[in-house]
Amino acid sequence: MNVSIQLKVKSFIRDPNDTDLGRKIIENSILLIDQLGFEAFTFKKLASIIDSTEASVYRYFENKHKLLIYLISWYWSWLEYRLNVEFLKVHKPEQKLDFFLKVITTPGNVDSEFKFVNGVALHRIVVSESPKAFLTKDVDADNKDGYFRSYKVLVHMISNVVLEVNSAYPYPTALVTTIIESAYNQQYFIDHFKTLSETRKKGDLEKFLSGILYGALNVKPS
Amino acid sequence: MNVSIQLKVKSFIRDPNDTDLGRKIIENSILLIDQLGFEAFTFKKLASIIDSTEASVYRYFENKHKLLIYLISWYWSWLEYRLNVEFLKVHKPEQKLDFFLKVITTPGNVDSEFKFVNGVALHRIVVSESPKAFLTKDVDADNKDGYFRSYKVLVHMISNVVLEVNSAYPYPTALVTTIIESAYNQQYFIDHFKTLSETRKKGDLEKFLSGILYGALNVKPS
DNA sequence: GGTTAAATAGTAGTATTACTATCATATTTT
DNA sequence: AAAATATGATAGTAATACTACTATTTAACC
Repeated sequence: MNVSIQLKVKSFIRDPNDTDLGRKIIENSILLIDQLGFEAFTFKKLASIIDSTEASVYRYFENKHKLLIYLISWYWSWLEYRLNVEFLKVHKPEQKLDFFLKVITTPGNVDSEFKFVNGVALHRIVVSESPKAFLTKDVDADNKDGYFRSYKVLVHMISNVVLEVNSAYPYPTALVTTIIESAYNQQYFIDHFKTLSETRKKGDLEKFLSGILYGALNVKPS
Repeated sequence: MNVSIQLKVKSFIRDPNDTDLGRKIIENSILLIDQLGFEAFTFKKLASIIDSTEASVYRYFENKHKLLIYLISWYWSWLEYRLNVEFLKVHKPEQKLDFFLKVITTPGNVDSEFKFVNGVALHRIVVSESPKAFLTKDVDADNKDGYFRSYKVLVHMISNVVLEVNSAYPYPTALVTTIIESAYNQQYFIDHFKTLSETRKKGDLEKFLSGILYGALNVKPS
């Protein structure tokens, strides 16, 4: 398989896909952000790992926030890609939604090694860091520049499936964003606040989210 | 009224409630974080506003993250206080949950001026910054130190009300955290991502969350 | 095949941030 | 009046988040 995820919106200065250094930046920034957390992550530390320099990294990304936006966007596009592949195989909207729930609650798959991207580490970054991509004072400017398009495309895609299940439901995108944000948030709570989530056992989180989704839509789960 | 919110867990070095400078730090840090966002907020900027020095602020809080934890904790304790007052007046659990939904979706109340705390600004901080209080590499150490107790107390209090409505529901705290996080997240989306939430009109967000809550519990809303 | 232009890598420097340490002074407590 | 405490003033440091400039490699053209 040699499909590549091409992001339509450029939060980069120079496309990291095009060069060796660019790919090393992506590959190792995922590992390093996962290790250190976004706050302690710096371009200098990254550069020393990939035997390059701070200035070289800056030629690809204006700052580490733009890099985070790139990584998170890549994740949502990758998710959308996997859903699209699956959606060709199944037809009932309920089956599609179940697969969607499965994908967002699973830390990583066998097929998650996508070229130079460590999907498991990237999933953890989404769990721990993704709200930081939009919880900034630059959010409106970033939004205007289209930096959250991957997420929006994904949300609208699932919203349409939600409407196939219940076309009268008035809040489809609010429901989908709630499900997505809750999925990742609960994964964080399971790891760090034992008393704040009962979805500890395998499959529980999926069941919990399924109950919310079909409960809100007022239909029985498939 | 002269009730004061006393936080049981000290994320401070010296209690800001005790002194004039301490209260000025709280009052103005709320206004300044609201204005600048947490990233651009610094103790130096704060000190210059309150005609003090960086070193003096550092005598109250070890760093700005501990200050954020203090402010957010104060907010949850304030919320818990208001809910407790109301819960004495009503008796049906559904009424309690409805009041809970109302409080978390309302940006500020008439009674929200609580001494030197601007409740409206603090509400905005919770919307925009609260996940940053726990999405750090220090989360486990901070949790061990009890820094998230106010939030946990609130969640467990509401979870118990949820169980009054449906004692067989298996995920009460997961449901309550999902409702809370979604409430604040949707408020952010309404302001910044118009296409990602349909809950634009007054009361819509409450209705949306009510649908999720009672839908998951599989009972009709009151 | 050699000259020139463009792309990329590497070096060095700056302003700001996030602190820490020290000392002086004002205020409060005993 | 002495002692303890709170605040202020000043200075200094290591790290961060960049920017500007120089060196080298690669590509493009005649």
